[in-house]
Amino acid sequence: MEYNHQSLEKKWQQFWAKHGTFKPVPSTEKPKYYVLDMFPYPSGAGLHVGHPLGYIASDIFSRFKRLKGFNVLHPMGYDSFGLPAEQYAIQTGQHPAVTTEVNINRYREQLDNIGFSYDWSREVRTSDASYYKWTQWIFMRLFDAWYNKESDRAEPLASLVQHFETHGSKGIQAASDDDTSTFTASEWSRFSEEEQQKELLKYRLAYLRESTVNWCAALGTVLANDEVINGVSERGGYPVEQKKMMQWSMRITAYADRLLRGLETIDWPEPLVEMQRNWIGKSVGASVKFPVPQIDNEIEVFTTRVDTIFGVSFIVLAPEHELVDALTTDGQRSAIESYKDRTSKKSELDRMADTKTVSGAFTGAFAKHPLTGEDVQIWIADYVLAGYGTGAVMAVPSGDQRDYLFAKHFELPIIPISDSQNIEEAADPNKDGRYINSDIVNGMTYQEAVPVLINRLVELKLGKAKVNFRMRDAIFGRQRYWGEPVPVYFKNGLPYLLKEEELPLLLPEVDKYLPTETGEPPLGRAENWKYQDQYEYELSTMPGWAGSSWYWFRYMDPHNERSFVSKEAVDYWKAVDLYIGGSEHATGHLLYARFWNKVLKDLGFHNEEEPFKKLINQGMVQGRSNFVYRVLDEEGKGTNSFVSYGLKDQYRTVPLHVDVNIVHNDVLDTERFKAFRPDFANAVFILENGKYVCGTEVEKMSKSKFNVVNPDDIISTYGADTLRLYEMFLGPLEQSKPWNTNGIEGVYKFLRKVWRLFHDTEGTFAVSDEEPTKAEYKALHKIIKKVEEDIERFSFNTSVSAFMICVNELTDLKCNKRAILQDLIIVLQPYAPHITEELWCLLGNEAGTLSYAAYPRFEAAYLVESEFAYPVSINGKMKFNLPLALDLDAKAVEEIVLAHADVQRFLEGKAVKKIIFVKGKIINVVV
RNA sequence: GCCUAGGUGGUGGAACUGGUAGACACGCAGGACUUAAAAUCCUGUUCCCGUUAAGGGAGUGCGGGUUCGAUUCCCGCCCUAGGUACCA
Repeated sequence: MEYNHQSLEKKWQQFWAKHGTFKPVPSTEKPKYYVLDMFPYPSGAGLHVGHPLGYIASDIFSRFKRLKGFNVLHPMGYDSFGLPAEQYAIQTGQHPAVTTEVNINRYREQLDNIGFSYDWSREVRTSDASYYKWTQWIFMRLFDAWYNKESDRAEPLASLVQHFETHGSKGIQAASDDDTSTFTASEWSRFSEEEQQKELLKYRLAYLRESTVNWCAALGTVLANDEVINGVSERGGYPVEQKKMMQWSMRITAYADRLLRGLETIDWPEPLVEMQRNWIGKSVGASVKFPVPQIDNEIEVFTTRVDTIFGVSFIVLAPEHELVDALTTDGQRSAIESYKDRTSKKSELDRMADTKTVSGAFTGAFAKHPLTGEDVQIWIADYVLAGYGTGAVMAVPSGDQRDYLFAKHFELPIIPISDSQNIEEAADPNKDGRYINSDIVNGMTYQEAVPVLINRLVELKLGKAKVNFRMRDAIFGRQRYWGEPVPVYFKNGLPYLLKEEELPLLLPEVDKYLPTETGEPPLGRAENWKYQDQYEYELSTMPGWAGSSWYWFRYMDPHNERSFVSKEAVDYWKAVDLYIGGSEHATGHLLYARFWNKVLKDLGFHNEEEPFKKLINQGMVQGRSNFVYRVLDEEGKGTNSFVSYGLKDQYRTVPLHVDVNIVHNDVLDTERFKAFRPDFANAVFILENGKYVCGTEVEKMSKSKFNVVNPDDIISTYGADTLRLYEMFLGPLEQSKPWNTNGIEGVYKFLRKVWRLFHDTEGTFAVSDEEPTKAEYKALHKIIKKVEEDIERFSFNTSVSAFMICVNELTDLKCNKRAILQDLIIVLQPYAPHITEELWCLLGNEAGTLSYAAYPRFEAAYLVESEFAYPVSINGKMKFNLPLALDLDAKAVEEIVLAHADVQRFLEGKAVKKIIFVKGKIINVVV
């Protein structure tokens, strides 16, 4: 029988599904291993060949771990709330739930074709009420929690209330809004219910307050910082403006330091760790106050270089700074107003793009230098950002390039503060020299000066050491329909939680998925949608990242109706051991998920500080477009003629995208091309060597470029096993690369060779029970060792090559020994599960047992290396490969090498000066 | 600008801690089997010199360095991709 992937693969996929082959067993004996893929958003376009790359890798890893005796959890689900389904609903009126359901079914079909070992009984969908019930429940825990800086963890709000009742606001160390009030215990007890709630809201981890948000008018919603790229929306590229709105936020800043520290304990790719570090943006420095007697106030600045404080020659405020109006003198009022006016007209994009032009305006006011008492001018300029630090900086032109340019432009003093500075051409921020012009720190080094200055500022109550973070609290509301409703209602303008037993708060039906006429979110259209028929619900929904910030817990215990995950399940599965997905989630999902994980840990629901122990980013798979070249006539109009790539320079041509599915190894199928578009029916081809060769280009995979390759098509031609092997063979997992179907034949050929090892020339199944030869064992042991090493370091592409070598060797040896072949297919199973399962059964084993068969150990492992060639060089010139046994000691090796005829001849009787050993091997003989 | 990753044949890529660079695969060229095709198999394939061969030389982005020996380590530079950006 020939290798028939079509019937064989369907058969096993159905068998696995029917028998639940990949359900982890409830076991305490086996060690657990949790392998997770980033679950997909089920888009209408279906999967293309790039999507399964990471899934295949994680599947290989899962199957490998099962073979090694682990109890493996390997689930899959859908992140099914999101914008595209809603946009589609706006256009067509079709309910997003319907679109989503259709898309999920399509995804499932495509995933099933690839033969993944998912335990589908654990599937989750974030848009299912049974799932988002718990997303809402977790939101309630966040609403009902505050961050205690003293214990360095989140605590239920009750402990804060208790503190207020007994001590008032005194001694509380909490992460909170900056406008919290101070009160005594008795004052607290006299507060009205409303006043108490208002105060508590300033401490909650999920809170409501007026904040500046990224408003995208085109999408009709606010966006998180990570959803805004270069001033436009990540999705659609629409303009984004700053706007003040009442918004739900998550106090992620409370966790800034723990999120940062945690990065050191996890095994993630360096670029990703770096991205999170930059996003959190910790800078250590000092806050310094500059008194402004004129308005009886002070300007607080943040600096990372307090050592340069004697170089301060002016202060710059952001144009939006709250003190600007009060400071401005009458003489400067018009200059300031016109400058503010100009900056506010500049879009966010312009302001970012234009970093060259120096601009600013003098307020007319002066502040007192905290240490010298001298007057310093106060300016405003748009290079100072309102959103970072205090929105004000102390300008040190000798040490900071922006301040330097500003000083030059407006002819402000530049004071050198170090004996090693060179400030002729530019600012010099070096910390190497000793200070000059610096009063109490003159002659000191950087290390010495900093503590002296901080102490002095503290004495004067004009400053202190401070750590600043770039990260802002995460906006949590979207003015959208297709998301989780926030389980909150409003009484007297204040938010109150629903009762737990009232969950889930179901997404109500609406007539249209657009904002209301009064500009409220779509949920405002829901009729009779009121809490207890009288209180308004929250009308915005949760953002896309809500459902994905805890989903790995749900897989552990997906059908639990009493809790989001049971204690037993989370105690057993703990955290995700291996997480595979794209790096585009670096500052979104992966940060929020870590945040929620920490909150849930603090509140006692589990014990893991980090959710994802090891993370691998699979590279992006780009498209590889093919082009045909249409010949143009004298008037520049397209003709019926198409010229092959190699000859196109002899004609005037225009390149046209051609469907990559009718191109094979860059050679066009001209008959199918004629059917590709009606106007090509009469196409004439100018060929080279009898073929039409297409041009190529690497682009994003998209329908409009006709370069989308559907895995289903590959599978129907070559089979799922070929697809799996080929995706791995394409190159290193973490590297981005264009998809190129050229070369898949090689992998397909390999599988047919595997099949033929088990069959005689007539195609009849035939294996022998004879004892294998040494050479046969050697081939087997080599591949076992290689695959084991490769999988552990995620080098799947080299394993595929090694398999090819192994099978070629066994073919050359005409090996059909059961002892060899059975172990071979166990090793191959993670990569090509269908063909191996079939052969496993042909060998007389029970169906379905291959998944849990023991990974073969090689008791005769020495065979791998028993013949070893020593690369011996003389005077650095590599000359000899001497076959030697491995178990000889260095002295014996030396004797054999020197006695070898070739070596003797090369030495020509000269004396040996030195023999260089590396790890017990002779590497070089110096004469 | 800064941070991170990377640069190897016609192509994808290999070389795991410094030890015969180019494994494996595609493509290409030639051949066997076949009426023919498909399938399968064999041979060659980094570049240059050498008509063939034997043989020689160069070679892992560029220029230096360390070493008996460098794709691998160090210094400087160039280029590509991703991230980030008046962050004080």
